[in-house]
Order: sequence, then C-alpha cells, then structure tokens
Amino acid sequence: MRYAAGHNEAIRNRIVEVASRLFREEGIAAVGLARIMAKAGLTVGTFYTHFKSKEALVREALRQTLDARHEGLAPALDGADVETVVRSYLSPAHRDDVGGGCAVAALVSEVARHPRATRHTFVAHNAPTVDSLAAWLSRQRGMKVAAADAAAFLALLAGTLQLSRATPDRAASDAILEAGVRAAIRLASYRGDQLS
Amino acid sequence: MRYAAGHNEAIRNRIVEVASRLFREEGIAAVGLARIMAKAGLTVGTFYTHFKSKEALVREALRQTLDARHEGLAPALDGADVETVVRSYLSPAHRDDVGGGCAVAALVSEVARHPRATRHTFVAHNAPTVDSLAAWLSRQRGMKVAAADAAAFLALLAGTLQLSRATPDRAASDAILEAGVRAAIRLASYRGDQLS
DNA sequence: TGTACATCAGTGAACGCGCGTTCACTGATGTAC
DNA sequence: TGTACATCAGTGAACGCGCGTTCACTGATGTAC
Repeated sequence: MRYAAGHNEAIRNRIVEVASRLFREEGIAAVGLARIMAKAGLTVGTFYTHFKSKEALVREALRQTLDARHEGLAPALDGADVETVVRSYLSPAHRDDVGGGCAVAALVSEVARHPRATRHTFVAHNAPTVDSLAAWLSRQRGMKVAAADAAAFLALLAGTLQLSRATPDRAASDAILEAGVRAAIRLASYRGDQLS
Repeated sequence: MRYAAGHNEAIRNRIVEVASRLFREEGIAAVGLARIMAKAGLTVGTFYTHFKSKEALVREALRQTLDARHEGLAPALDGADVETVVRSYLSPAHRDDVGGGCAVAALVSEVARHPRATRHTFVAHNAPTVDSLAAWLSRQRGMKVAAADAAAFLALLAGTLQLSRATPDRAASDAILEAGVRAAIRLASYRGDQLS
C-alpha cells in the first residue's frame, strides 16, 4: 500500500521513541527488535524498511534522546540556581523513571562497549549539553569552566544516579542522592583555587 | 572421576575469575556460560555442578571482585594523599583495562537492572570500600564524612571513568580524566561549608 | 472518466545462531570387604 | 593384597527460546494513458 507523505517519518519516529525508552529501561542488549516493533504496532519485517541494522537504530535513538535532552535543558539552565538544577536531576522521581530519564546515566557504560561509530554519535550529541553545562557553571563560579570539567560534573550526576538505582534499600538510595546534591553544589560553587 | 580435596573449590574459583573479567569487559548479558566455561577449560555441562544459575555466578563474581578490590584499596589509602589515589583510579591505564578494572564503573548500570538479591550483594560488598573511603575522606577533610558522601565521591570517580571509556577521541577522553581528577581533589579537600 | 500498472510499507515465515538449562552417561579414584 | 562398588566432576547432546536478518509476497494508493 502507499501511504501519505510524512507517514514514513512518523513511523520511523515512533520506532525510535519506543526503542529509546526500552533501551534505557532494560539495556540495549536486552531488548530485541521484535519487541520494539510490536510495541510500535508493527511486525519485525518492517524494521529494515526504516533502518539499516539494530546498531543504526541505537545511534538514531541516542541522537534523538540526547538532542531532546539538550533542548529541554538549555532553557532550564538560564538563570537557574545550582541547587534547583542539581536536585531536579538527582531526584527520587528521576531515579525511578529510568525509561524516561537521562540517557547518559542509563546507557553510557553499554555505549562504551559499542562500535566506534555509536560512541562517536553518543559523544557528539552529548556535547551540546556539556557545553551548556560549561557555560552555566562558568556563570555560577564566576570563572571560565572548560568542557571537560563540565563533563566531569555530569559524570558526578550520572554516576550518583546509577549508584542510587543499584541500591535496593530506599533510604540508603535517597541518602546517596542527597550526598550527590551536596557534592554537586560544592563543585558548582567552587570559586578558584583557594582550597587545593 | 574423583578429584583431590580442594579441586572443586579451585575450579569454582577459576570460573568466577574468568566470569568476572568477561562480565566487566563485555557486560553480563553479552557473555554466555559456554564461553565462560570454555575459557576456564571446561564444558558447559559442568557449570551446574558449581552454581545454581547464571545469576548465582553473577553474585559470586561481584562478591569476589568487590572483596578483592577492598583488600587492595584499604591499605593503599593509609596515609595516601588525595592526588595519588585519585590519579591512580582515573588513569588512562585503568580506563583501558576494563576487564581488570573497577567493577563499580563497569557493572553498576547493569546490576541496577538485575534482581534485588544481586543488587543487595553488590551494595553489601561495595560497602566496605565506601566505608574505607569515608574514613580516608574524613582524614583528608579533617571532619566526619558520612558513607553516603563517600558513595557520591565514588560515583564521581566511576562516572568519570565510564564517560572517558565512551569517548572515542583519545585526547578528549584524557581531558575528561584530568577534569575528574580536579573535581575529585576539590571534593576531597573541601574543608567545611565556607563555600555554599 | 475509467482502467492498467507501478510503487513500496507492511506481512509473516524462515534462516542460522547462541542462549540458559537439563540429563543420561563416563570413568578415575577412594572405600569396604 | 585384591576385588567390587560408590562417588561425583566432567561430558556432550539435546531442550525450547529469542535473537538479528532476509525474503517472497500482499494490497491500498498514486500515476499514466
């Protein structure tokens, strides 16, 4: 059958959205194409009409999810104070929403084991977020903050979220999030080299 | 055939060591029992002589690897300065040695998706390391540092290592490690609440 | 306006493969008599 | 000391299953005449 113009793109988008959520929830390796396609209301066979391979879908999912995150984050950082930003990321709600949450926290380890092209996509589409964070941190600290330092700041946030997700005891998990907030505030508020 | 006393334990240990390395290198889901057993010099059938299930092996591997890490780390922290400790963790050598490196950095995301018993094992056997870090940080800062704060410190280290591993460009990856060192030094050297 | 044909997203079965797990069997050694 | 038997780690084939990928086919719609 023939379909309306834009149909193709809409379907492709639905597949990518479903895949991105499942990948974050269960890990890329644990999610099969059949399940992704079924959840998008299609059968497996159609998959290759839209993508070259599962790996191509992984790259597309990373692209879309990281781009969307940046679009949401960039305006939120404008004039926002450290504690608000950090608490929103290191919240119990974010910890419990793996599928809808940060792709860096959910997928960075697994992406590190994927082909170079996939790692490149990940880093390239995470870069705008890192740059926005660097600009925001520069404003907070009143001094120029390099992209790599913003990346380490993001690593603290993502690492803390991961550790809180692996901690089965709710109170202990909450305490880790709180400690992450304190650490992030200290890093973001650091105003020079008077301490080291 | 009958085997010498201790044979069983030795084999079991070899399986756990092989598995722990492969899990860290490729991820738990990506490594099959057949490959683990072959690398230990046995066939798949023997696996269930030694373990109840793959999940039981995962727990055993986490137990052994995290315990070994603590035994190695605890004395190394004694009297060690911040920069030495942090640089040793956030080194290019550690980044490139995924299979022999930190189990927290390599497996925390995946463990977070495993059954509660596995997450419990992970946290329980990571706790001594966190406690040693807390004691060490307390000495560095000259003030009591809680376990949760030490966990956040570990999250910064592990998160930074993960991000550096996902970064295909060598120079950019090195820069992230360096930024992680700076951030960790700032956190470890923090001496009160004069900044926030 | 009506008819024949081209297009192409979607179908569903099949491919070989590796997964975790089970099980009847092997055979070297230790123990009992 | 010699023989019969019990033990049990290890073998290797098989189980059902889901994986990523391929492919001959379907059929509603747009286009050409």
